[in-house]
Amino acid sequence: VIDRFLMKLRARHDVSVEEEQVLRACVSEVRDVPDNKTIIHANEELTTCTLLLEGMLARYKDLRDGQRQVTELHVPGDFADLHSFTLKRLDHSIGTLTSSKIALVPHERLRAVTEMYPHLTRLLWFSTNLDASIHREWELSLGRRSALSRTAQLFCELYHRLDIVGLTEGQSYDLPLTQTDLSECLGLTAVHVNRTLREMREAGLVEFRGRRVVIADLKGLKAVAEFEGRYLYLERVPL
Amino acid sequence: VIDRFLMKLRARHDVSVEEEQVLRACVSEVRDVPDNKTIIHANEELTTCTLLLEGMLARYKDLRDGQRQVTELHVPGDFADLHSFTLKRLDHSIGTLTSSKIALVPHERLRAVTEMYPHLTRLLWFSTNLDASIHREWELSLGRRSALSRTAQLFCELYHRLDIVGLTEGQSYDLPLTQTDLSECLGLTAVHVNRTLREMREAGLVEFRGRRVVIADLKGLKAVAEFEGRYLYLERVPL
DNA sequence: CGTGCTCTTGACAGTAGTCAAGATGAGTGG
DNA sequence: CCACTCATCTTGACTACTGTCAAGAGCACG
Repeated sequence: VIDRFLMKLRARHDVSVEEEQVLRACVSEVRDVPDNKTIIHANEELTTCTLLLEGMLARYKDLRDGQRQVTELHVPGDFADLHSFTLKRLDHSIGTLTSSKIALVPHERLRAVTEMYPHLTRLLWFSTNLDASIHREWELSLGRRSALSRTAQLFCELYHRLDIVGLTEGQSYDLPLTQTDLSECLGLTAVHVNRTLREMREAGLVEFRGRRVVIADLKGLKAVAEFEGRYLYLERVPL
Repeated sequence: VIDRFLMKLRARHDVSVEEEQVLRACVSEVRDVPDNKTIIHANEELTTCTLLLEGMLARYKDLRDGQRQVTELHVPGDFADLHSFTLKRLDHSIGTLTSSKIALVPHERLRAVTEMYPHLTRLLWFSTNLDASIHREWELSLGRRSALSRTAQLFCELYHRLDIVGLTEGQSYDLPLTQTDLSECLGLTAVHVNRTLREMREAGLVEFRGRRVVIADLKGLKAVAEFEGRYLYLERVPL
């Protein structure tokens, strides 16, 4: 069931057959979750981690007036809250953007991994550090990039992240988000996202319609975003 | 030499005497670094981690036009680039904001820790996950908070982070940053930071002059920031 | 007592937000 | 099969927060 996760792992690291079996044995349960549902509430005590098998999840934080900031999107193969293993409760919530399929991994099994499999532990540690790298890129976007550049950056990031788990077709991919969802990722209003998408379409860069992203000019898109993919650590990292 | 780091560790976790000795033995060298110097360049291969003993460091990313976004500030006791142990090279640079004293910890010694001390490994893993939590709070600030609220948030965060390593006096602390440095943390221009600081001063919330923060109304400051300190994980977390 | 850096302020500009109304489109029930 | 509904998308007009540019003040340091 966790093939996409293993696919991502193998793309970056050397994973032994034994380690793969250990990881498979970590899953205690597979579950379907509907659309638009909060599956992890901020500050609740957690005893399992969540591996996304199908669908899309968002980590988000809310302000009192209802404003929401998504801090990271999760695609199939992602451990959405592996960091809960050490943090025990999260500073943010996690919700589904579409109906999704998730695998649950009890903390106690991860603890056993850390006791017995140091190399595998380092791989998991790497994975949470990669999430942090994505957070930093988003900080750069939110703090310094224009609406146009920021939106382009997100489309580029998702293109690569979906690509390594085999979820792109040519230069297009399904992205089951509304413009409001996008605005919560980008720190913009939905109205402005709409205007920005129009601008990108008219510039011949990318089209986003019917929950699908079609990149017309990847090179141009990356240039607008000043996209520099190294923060995704797509090359091999020996651990 | 790493007392502030141990102080932070003990505040959150149970650390055995043996573990503390192991950590002390991880330090290979202590070094002084001048003001305003990049000590880690983005994308360079790293073989050591950097523990900040005295001074202040910033993690930052630059855009081509010279705009800079600081993604996290580091105070004494912080492992500034523990994540380089698994990432091997960083997606960002790290520089000194003041002259600083740092301790170097070779990756190979950390690797040995992961092979032999699983509990200690989890503590270090926790520490990188805490950095990620700070990144997320900054994403919220950069994406959704106003200039005023964002600035208040930063002063609150630093107040607590400096407090647990004993670097506050009452409700004030040294903050050796220029307004330009602040603007690079806050995703604002230096001019606007100046106006925002004036507004906070006139509102009787906080004063920042001569590289020192004096909080006049902590409760009010937290209210403006909607500061909710749980993301700093200041309570105990058993691992 | 210059020389720079930082801070401060004012006038003006521009990107993104707000408000509002209409269009589009998928799903539902009569 | 055709309204009907509700969410989403789109656009226009106006607002406002933050950025830009520029000039002068304050201050540490040599």
